Amino acid sequence: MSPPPVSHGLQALASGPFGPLYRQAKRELQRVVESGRYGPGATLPNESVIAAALGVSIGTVRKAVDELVHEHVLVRRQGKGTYVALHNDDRFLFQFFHVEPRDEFTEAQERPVREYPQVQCMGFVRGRADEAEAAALRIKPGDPVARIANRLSLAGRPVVHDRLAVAAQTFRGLNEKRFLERPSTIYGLYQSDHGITVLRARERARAAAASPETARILGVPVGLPVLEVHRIALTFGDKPVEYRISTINTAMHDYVSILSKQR
Amino acid sequence: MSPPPVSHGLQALASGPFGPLYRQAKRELQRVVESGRYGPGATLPNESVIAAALGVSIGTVRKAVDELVHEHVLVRRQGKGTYVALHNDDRFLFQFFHVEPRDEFTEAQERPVREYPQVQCMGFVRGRADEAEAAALRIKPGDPVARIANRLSLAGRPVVHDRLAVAAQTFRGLNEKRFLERPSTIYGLYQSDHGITVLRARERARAAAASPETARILGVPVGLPVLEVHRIALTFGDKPVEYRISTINTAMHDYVSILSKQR
DNA sequence: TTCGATTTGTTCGTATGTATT
DNA sequence: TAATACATACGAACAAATCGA
Repeated sequence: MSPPPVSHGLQALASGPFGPLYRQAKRELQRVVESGRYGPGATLPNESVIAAALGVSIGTVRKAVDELVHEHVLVRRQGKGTYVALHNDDRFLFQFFHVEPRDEFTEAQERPVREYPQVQCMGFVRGRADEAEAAALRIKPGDPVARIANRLSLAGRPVVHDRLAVAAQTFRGLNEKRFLERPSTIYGLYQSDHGITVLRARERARAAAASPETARILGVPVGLPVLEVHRIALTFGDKPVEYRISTINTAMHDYVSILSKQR
Repeated sequence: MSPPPVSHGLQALASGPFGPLYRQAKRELQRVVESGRYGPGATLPNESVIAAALGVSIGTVRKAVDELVHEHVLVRRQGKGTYVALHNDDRFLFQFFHVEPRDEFTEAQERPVREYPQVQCMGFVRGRADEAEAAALRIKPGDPVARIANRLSLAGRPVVHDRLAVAAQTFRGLNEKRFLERPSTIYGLYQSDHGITVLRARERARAAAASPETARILGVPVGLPVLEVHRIALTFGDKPVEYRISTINTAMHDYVSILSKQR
């Protein structure tokens, strides 16, 4: 009898001093996911199959999968299976959108009032990376980039002016039409059309005076204090994939964050 | 033979439909920690003892402890034991302090440049809670509070103007002398002197124009765009224990946050 | 509707490795 | 070196969710 073909793409773990088995298993799982062998939403082999393929016990596989679930790379559903996480469902809609309306009593509230913004594209152009974009995206100055400007509205009022830049090489085939016709969020588009999963982001916020352009787009006076958030979105291996500057009119809204802990 | 005295304070888990055993175990551990039976830094009984006391297997205890470790309630050290987390060591210094210097290239940097601020007390007064403080701290308007103002400096330059309010009833014995002579951070003082562990915080940031008072304290022009962060610090059970408004001069510094995931 | 097959979730027990004192 | 405590790994059994026959 010949061994069954390896349809799962998993490789048995090598022996040696590479740390705990469950971390090796985690790396191997991450490797096959990053390889695209299992795209977003795909079902992984069940745990026994993975365990057999890697040559470890099922408990070791579970521990590896546990960590990847916490990192939002995988999703488990009891009775169904383990999936590569899709980042276009409700659970992730607000992972990177933190603007909420403010009123007298919102501060003391436990639960945020979540409303997803209406996004209006204000420009889609191609260009060459400037110094800041190159540093943020870890590409060379002058490399081709796509720049997209958006206006985000909550309850019909413009609140955020977004300007983002991505490396054209990473987002081959991205064009204004596809961008405008995306069925879900921008990060959902990155995943479904370009196989790029945004896992986390670094953000730096500061106060600024509204520029003439931002003032026009948000309908506020030039010089009004606004919140400027610089974001670098990261995928596997903390590779930067998007550089975004969001200018927020905080007259009636806040930038909300929760520090530490979770679950 | 009579059973040994319960010196650990743990109670056996009741049977019934109270969810998974490891969550019951987690709640029981959390209960004894909150009760003060084990203060900050105290060593918990070893895992076998806990398992026997709760009437579950050691693996179940480990799973419960795992979650409490992730939530920064407990700390494990291989070969030594399991401890109630101390929130005054380096690891927690920056859990709630997110202001960093900015330069041309900081955005693309992986690692933050962490400098702990020099804190200068600008006022310590007692008073009665106003509406906002009462709502934030979940006390009644008019209840006694302590209000403390601080100026935080980085590299010798004033950067943050902090105003915080706490319920006097929760922080009995807090006075200006003890506050000024605290050996570590403010949250370290809350823990060591008042048994209150700040586990997490909700923050809302917005842009504002510098008030005359803030302008004076930070040495900036009145009306300069500054970042205003409203924080409610929470302890066990998401109970609010401190309400703080931080006004940040973001001319040379940013408010930094990392979204989603890690470990 | 019921049943059975599949898959993950929980719990137990045991053995061994590694760090600390 | 020995004792202690947490860390890792394995395997087994049953529970709970899901889905289709």
